[in-house]
Amino acid sequence: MYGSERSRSASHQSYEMLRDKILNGELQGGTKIVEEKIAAELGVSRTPIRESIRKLEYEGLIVNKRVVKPTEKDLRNMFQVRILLEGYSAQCAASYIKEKELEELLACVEIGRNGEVEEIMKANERFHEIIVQSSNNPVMIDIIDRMQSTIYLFRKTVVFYNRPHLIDEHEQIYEAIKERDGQKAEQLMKSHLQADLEFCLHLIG
Amino acid sequence: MYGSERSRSASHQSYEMLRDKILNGELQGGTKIVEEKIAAELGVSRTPIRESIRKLEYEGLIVNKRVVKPTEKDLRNMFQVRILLEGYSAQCAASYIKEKELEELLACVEIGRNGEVEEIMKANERFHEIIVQSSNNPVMIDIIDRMQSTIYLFRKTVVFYNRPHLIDEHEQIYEAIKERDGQKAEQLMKSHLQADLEFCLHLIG
DNA sequence: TACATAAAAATTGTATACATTTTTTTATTT
DNA sequence: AAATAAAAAAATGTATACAATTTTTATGTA
Repeated sequence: MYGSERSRSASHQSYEMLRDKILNGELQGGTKIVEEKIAAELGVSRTPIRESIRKLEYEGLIVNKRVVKPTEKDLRNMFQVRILLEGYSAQCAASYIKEKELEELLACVEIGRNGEVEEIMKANERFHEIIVQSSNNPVMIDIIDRMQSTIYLFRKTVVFYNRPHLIDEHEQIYEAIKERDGQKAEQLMKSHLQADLEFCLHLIG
Repeated sequence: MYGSERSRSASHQSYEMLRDKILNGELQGGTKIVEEKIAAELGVSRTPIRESIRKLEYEGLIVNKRVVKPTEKDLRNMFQVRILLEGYSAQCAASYIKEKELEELLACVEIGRNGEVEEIMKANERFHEIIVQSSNNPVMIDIIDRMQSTIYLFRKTVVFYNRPHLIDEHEQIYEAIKERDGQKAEQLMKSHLQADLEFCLHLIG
C-alpha cells in the first residue's frame, strides 16, 4: 500500500533527502547548509528548502545552519532521558503488551541470534520500537522518536558492531515482560541502555 | 539590558504574537489559523507568518492549521512524561543544587504563603523551573519546556485557583532537597505533580 | 606578522505573483 | 430533503525578485 504512495511536496522531499544524507554521513557533522545550494541540487526554489531545514532544526539534526556534531555530553544527555522514558515504557509493556507483540519481541531476539547483519540491526531497532509503542503514550513515543535520529547519527560508526550480550539482554527483557514483572523489565531496560551508552562512548572516545 | 533589546525578525514577532494570543485565550482552541489573515493583521507578508506557524506546530500549539484543543488524554500523557522527568530532576537537584538556588526555592515557598496572587503564580512556576534547571540536562529542560505551553493552555481556567496543600508540598520538596535526600525528593515531586494533574482534571471534567 | 577596517560577495529574510490543492458554495438529481 | 457533482472561492505551496544581514576578502596601518 505504502509503496504506491504519491510523491509528496517539494519541502517534504527535500526534508527526506537532507535527513538521509545527514544520517548516512554523506553530509558530515559541521557541514554548512546553504539554502541555494540545496535548492539547485534538487531543482526547486529556496522556499520549500527553508521549510525542510527548519524541520531538521527542530529535530536537532541541523544547528546554526550546520549539520549537527553531537558531543559526548549531548549523547549522555539524550540517553539520560531515553533511559527514563524507555525504562518506564518497559514497565508499561509488562502490564499492557498483547500476545501478538510479545511474539514479535521474541522473533526479534531470534533474528538477533540467527539473522544476517542487516536483519539483526533492523530487529534490534524493532525490539525497542515495540516496547516504546506499548507505552501507548504518543507524547512519550514522539520524544523518543525525535532523539532517535541524533543518537543514530552519533553511533553511526558503531552500528555495525554488535555489542556483546546485547541479544542476551534483549532476551532477559523479553522474559521479564512475558512474566509481567514490570519492575524487573524496567530495571533490565535501564541497565541495557546504560551499557549501550557506555559501549558507544568507549568505542568513540 | 533585555528591555532595550532590538526588535527581532518579523517571523519571530509573529511567533510571539500568535503564541501569546493562544495562551491568553484570545485565540481559542479550534480556531482556524489562516496565513493571510495573520499577515494582514501584522502588516507583513505570508512568508514570515508561515515560519511562525511551523514553529507553533512543532511546539504543539497549532495542529492541522487550528489552535490546539488538548484533551484530557493529552494532558495525562504529558503529565506522565513530566512526572518522570521532573521527578528525576528533583533527585538530581538533591545532589547538585547550590546554596543560592536552595535559597531561591525557599523564597518561592515564602512568597507562596505571603505573596499576592500574581506573585504566587510566578513563584510557583519558578520553583519548578529551578529544580528542572538543576538537572543540568538541556535535552531534559527543553522537553519539559516544550510541554509547558500546552499544559498551561489546558489549565488556563484553573490557574487562578490555588490548590490546597500546593505550597506545603513545595515546602516538603524543598526540605528533602535541602537534606540531600534524592529518593525522597523524587517521590515527593512525583506525588505533587500527580495531585496537580488530578486537581486540574477534576476542575475541568 | 598581526590587527583593524572597508569593500565585496554570499547568504538569509521578506514581499509578491502565480500554481496547485482544499474547502465551500451552488446547482442538479433522485 | 438528502445526496451528489460541478463550479467558485479560499487557502496553501512554490517560484522569483529584491532588501537586509552576515561572512569573506582585500587593503591599509601599527
